[in-house]
Amino acid sequence: MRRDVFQAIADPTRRAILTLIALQAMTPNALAEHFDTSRQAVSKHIKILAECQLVDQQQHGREIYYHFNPEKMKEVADWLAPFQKMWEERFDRLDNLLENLKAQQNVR
Amino acid sequence: MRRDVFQAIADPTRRAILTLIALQAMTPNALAEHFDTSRQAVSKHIKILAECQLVDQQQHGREIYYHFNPEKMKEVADWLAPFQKMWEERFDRLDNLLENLKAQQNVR
DNA sequence: TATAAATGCAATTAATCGGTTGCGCAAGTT
DNA sequence: AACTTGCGCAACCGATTAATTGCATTTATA
Repeated sequence: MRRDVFQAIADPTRRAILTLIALQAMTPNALAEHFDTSRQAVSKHIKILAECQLVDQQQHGREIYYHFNPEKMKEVADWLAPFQKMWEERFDRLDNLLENLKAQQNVR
Repeated sequence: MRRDVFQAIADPTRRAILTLIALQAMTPNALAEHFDTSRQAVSKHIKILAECQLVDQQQHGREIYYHFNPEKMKEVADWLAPFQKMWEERFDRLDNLLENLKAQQNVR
């Protein structure tokens, strides 16, 4: 099963799970309490997140704590970087435009 | 149809389309030449990208040029930011660890 | 040792996805 | 005027998705 970080974060529930466990490692049961779905549904999401290494697990007795693993998220950031440059440039251009408009305010 | 930027960039073809038109605005036909699929398939992807405002269109006669719109991509960057902070911290910690190890190299 | 709790796995299902094919329409071309 | 080109739209189809339900397994507790 080819799992891909982009596909993993496409689902809003999975994004919420990541946000939760980024703050604190949690068990599937504890996670499920934050959602309107069943524990099994949450576990399936966790499985997908684990498959693309966005989460790690750590067993404590019969409980399994899932941790967020930021490493793989870099892939998204790396893909995003060139685009980010584009909107920053666009922002700069808008900035310059506004500066110019201000300067010419009394001209026309 | 509820479209969401995260879902839009989940598909590899759509990510490739964005990369292409970020460099230069293109028509659906021109885009389709870069892929192994039909023009209609590409058009469907474009439609999805347009629905979440990742692309703008500009008609020239019977041709439609699709432009990349970086604005909406910020949503992804914004969501990513806190996580990015985490892996940077982790990197810093690793960095400190390495520093400490170096310093203690002769101790144990 | 019997029972309860925490979890994973498998089967099922409705919905969505990505793709193809066929069609219609508007804009150029002959 | 007839034809070609570029495009969007609708219908259809197989694959995938997200969710539920039921069951098995391991670990803790009474």
